[in-house]
Amino acid sequence: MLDIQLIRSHPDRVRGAIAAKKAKADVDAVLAADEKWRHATTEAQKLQAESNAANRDMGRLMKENRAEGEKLKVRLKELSDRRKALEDEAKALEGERDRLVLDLPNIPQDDVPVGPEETHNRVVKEGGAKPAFGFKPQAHWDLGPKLGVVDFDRAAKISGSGFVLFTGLGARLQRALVAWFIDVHTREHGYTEVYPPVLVLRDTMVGTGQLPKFEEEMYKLKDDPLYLIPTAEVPVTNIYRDEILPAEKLPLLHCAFSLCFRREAGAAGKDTRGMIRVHQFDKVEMVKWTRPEESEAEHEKLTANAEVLLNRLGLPWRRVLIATAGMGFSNQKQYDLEVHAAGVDRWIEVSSCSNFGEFQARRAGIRFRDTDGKLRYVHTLNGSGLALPRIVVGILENFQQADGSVVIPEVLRPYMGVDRLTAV
RNA sequence: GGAGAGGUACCGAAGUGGCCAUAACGGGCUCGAUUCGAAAUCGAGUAGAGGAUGAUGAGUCCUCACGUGGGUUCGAAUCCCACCCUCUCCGCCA
Repeated sequence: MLDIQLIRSHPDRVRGAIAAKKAKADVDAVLAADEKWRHATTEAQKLQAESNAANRDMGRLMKENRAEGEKLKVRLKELSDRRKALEDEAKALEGERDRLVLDLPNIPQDDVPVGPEETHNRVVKEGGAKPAFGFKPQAHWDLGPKLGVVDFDRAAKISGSGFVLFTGLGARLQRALVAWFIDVHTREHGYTEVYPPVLVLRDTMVGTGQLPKFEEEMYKLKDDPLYLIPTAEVPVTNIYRDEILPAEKLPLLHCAFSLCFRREAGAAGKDTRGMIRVHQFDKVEMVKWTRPEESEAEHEKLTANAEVLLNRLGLPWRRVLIATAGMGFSNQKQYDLEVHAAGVDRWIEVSSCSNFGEFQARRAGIRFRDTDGKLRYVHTLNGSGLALPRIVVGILENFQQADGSVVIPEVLRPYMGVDRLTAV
């Protein structure tokens, strides 16, 4: 959520952000609603002050001069009715303004390229090397079933399209990746592990910016006011909702494994084959709370924390600085990490590392007390480290051999107990 | 799910219709005094959110804030209703 003070004083910056992000939102409607709200509020407060002053004498008056008291009471009743009417009006106007403000996207940082996604995204870093094959590499949807590690047909039988059933060593590979990711983040990168609920209240979704904008993307329960999370970012960032964090604890770092659920309503028909786009997947997420002046540096570190994993797995990857139009609603800067998958011969997104500035903290009410004694909003950041099953796609497709087997990356072997997946 | 108790500041806690909310009282924390230093003691500080005015500064004024949301009343922490959370007991359950 943007600061209403900022919207009032720099509406052009907000207009610029809306245009750059190709968002649908109306600054002028916000300003108009705000103006009306302030007027009504001021009037209501004047009446309240008048009424408070009069009521202070009322008790005494009722004892000393009952008749005078009754007369005043009649007058105050009328005052009170007027005040209540004005308060109701102010409240309605405030609600309207806040609804409109919630639809305003975050303002991109100055170093973010402006423009539509395809042409203006910038590859800023690359790592690993694409493997050389003496044969035509297979796509994971052919390779996986042959190796007995995934079963797409039975997954569809159980849950419909867009789900994966991992079997045997495939299931173990998922578990191995999650365990290894978390071990690296907790042992080497300073993150404290948490394991959050995957069903959350509406307020929690609003806190991180998934709602009210993206209702269509979320799974919602029918009989309870709960949503299935699209990412651990949602419950984890909200751990400290409406709290004041001790300044000396910043930056605060958590990582979490969770299931993620996405309806993919806007992407129907896209990536229908295989397990690149599925309704339920596993992900390890890194989340940070920082002082405002530290968030840019922490964003770089967080992104590097994810890249370490890709390097050690030996996958070919690149870091993409996402241009304004491709950015998330709540982001002020976003890097995506992509892995090249040899079988399908394309770059697939396996991580998105974002700096939200104070946008989420303001919505969620997460603050800290600065050295001058003032309360300030923290900056929040998060990034996948990393997302499954796309990493499994990368492993299967890039490490496949001429005989149809797949070599397990060195770092995962202690978790897997085998060094190779072979056809069944 | 049923019965009961409770939710006031960093913590404990008083207040049961107006003189009680920058919130009694006790504790914690910060700073200062005292001390060679510390303990003890003494003193000061320890709440936010919003509006008006000012320059988005300082200052001043006002409003809101007693779990949340409504209601009654001239006036609500206090009375009424609904909901949320915590604790105890019972039931159920992995």
